[in-house]
Amino acid sequence: MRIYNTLTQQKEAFKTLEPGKVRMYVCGMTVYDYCHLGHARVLVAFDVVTRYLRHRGYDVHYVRNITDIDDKILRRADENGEVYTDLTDRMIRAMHEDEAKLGVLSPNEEPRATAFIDDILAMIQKLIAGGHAYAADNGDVYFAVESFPDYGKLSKKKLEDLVAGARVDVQEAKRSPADFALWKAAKPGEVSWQSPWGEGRPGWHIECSAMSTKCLGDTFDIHGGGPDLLFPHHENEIAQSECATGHTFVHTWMHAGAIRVNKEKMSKSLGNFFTIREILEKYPAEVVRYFLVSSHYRSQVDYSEDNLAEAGRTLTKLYHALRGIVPAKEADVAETDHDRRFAEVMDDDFNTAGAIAVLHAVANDINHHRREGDEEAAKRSAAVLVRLGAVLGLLQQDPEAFFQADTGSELTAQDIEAMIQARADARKAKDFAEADRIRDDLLEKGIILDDSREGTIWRRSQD
RNA sequence: GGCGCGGUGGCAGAGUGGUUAUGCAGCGGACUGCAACUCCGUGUACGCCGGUUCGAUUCCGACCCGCGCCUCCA
Repeated sequence: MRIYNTLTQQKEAFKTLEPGKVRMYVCGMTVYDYCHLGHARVLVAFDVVTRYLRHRGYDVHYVRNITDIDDKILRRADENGEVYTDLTDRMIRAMHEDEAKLGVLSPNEEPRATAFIDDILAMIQKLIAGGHAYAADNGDVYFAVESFPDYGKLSKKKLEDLVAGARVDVQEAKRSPADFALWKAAKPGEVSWQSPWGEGRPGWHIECSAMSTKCLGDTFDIHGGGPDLLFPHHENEIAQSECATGHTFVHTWMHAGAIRVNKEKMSKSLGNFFTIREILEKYPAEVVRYFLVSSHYRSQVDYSEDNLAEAGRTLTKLYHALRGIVPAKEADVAETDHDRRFAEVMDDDFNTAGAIAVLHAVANDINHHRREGDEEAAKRSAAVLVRLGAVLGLLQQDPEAFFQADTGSELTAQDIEAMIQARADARKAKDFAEADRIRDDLLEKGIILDDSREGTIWRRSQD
């Protein structure tokens, strides 16, 4: 299979360091607020990567960190008047809830920065000993960017340009404007840890270097993250890690695309920032996931009401194919052309859009078989649809649960069943005016009826 | 200014040197008491200008437009 590597800017044949094993690290959240759609994109993108690699037979060890000490966390905790650990505990819980709803599998390890202070200190000391970092007079420790000739290899930036164009206010303690903090001296009253350079706390970049190499070794296969982490975060991680260990840090760098909202960049200043929980109040979680997966993970994606509504209609169609069918037992269904086609497109840098086209082809097969009355064939195709859906984290619900999930409407399932019965009676009496009145009444309340030979079934509108 | 990405049919969104993406929406038909679901059929594409080629949406160059990063940010 081939994966686009940000480092080389091209798709490369994927080769693991150790046969059959993939070691992957993804930069996770800084837990000072609820996760937003951009986080969801990264979460889902690498969830699909993990699921597909496992589907492909790889033993994937997935590590995603939590940054639980940081300026923003301390500031927010201060604003709230709470202990910072209360804030981070709460946000981590919320994050896990959001993830679960979106069908994101838990990573194998979820290291928290505050649990790795010793490793961080050890790495900083190594860097100082190697001449790659220095303790400044103010108690901070900085990485000396000029000590790493490869600096800029990921983001394709030249050090001269960075230094010349540095917008950062001149930090007198730094030897060069491009240098960045590995350790920050504590301000009075701030939470801090002991270090050889006095009380302080780790800089953001070093946390990821320390946690990733501790969990996965000096060199590992895949490192992923959001598009805006490419520089400086990931660039700095490479510098720190390679200077500290003397080895290549990562083979394949993967970056997800950005989220936009109604053609504008999603940002707090524009007021178009959506948290996952806000969105889940309006749309079923699986619809949000479908929306995210329906375009390539590297492309920029535009969040809008229209796009989500369309995702809902399309997912509805796929679930319709599965409705009223008990899929054949997975083990009884051999690999099909659809499975092969699915693997072919996913092998090409996780082309989920192409994979979804395969899902539609399978759904089409199911519908055909049902029309022709071939229940067994339909059941086998349904099994294929469910197993391929699983690789994308889709179509794993009972169709009825998907169609009838209570979205907080005024009608309960019982109310609806009663009205359907009343309509059935009216139809039997050929009172179609009354039957249609009931159906229209339900439609107004977001309930759609489907008549079939076996009777009438209902679903809640996805729009 | 530096680095990078992209412009595909009404919309969303893959892909390809010559042959169907796929989905949503639309239109016609079958099914239905009428619908819904489903099936069949159907239209509209590859920013602009050059070049390479027997042939380019697909490769090369210029141009126009949009976007991201360069500062904490997924």
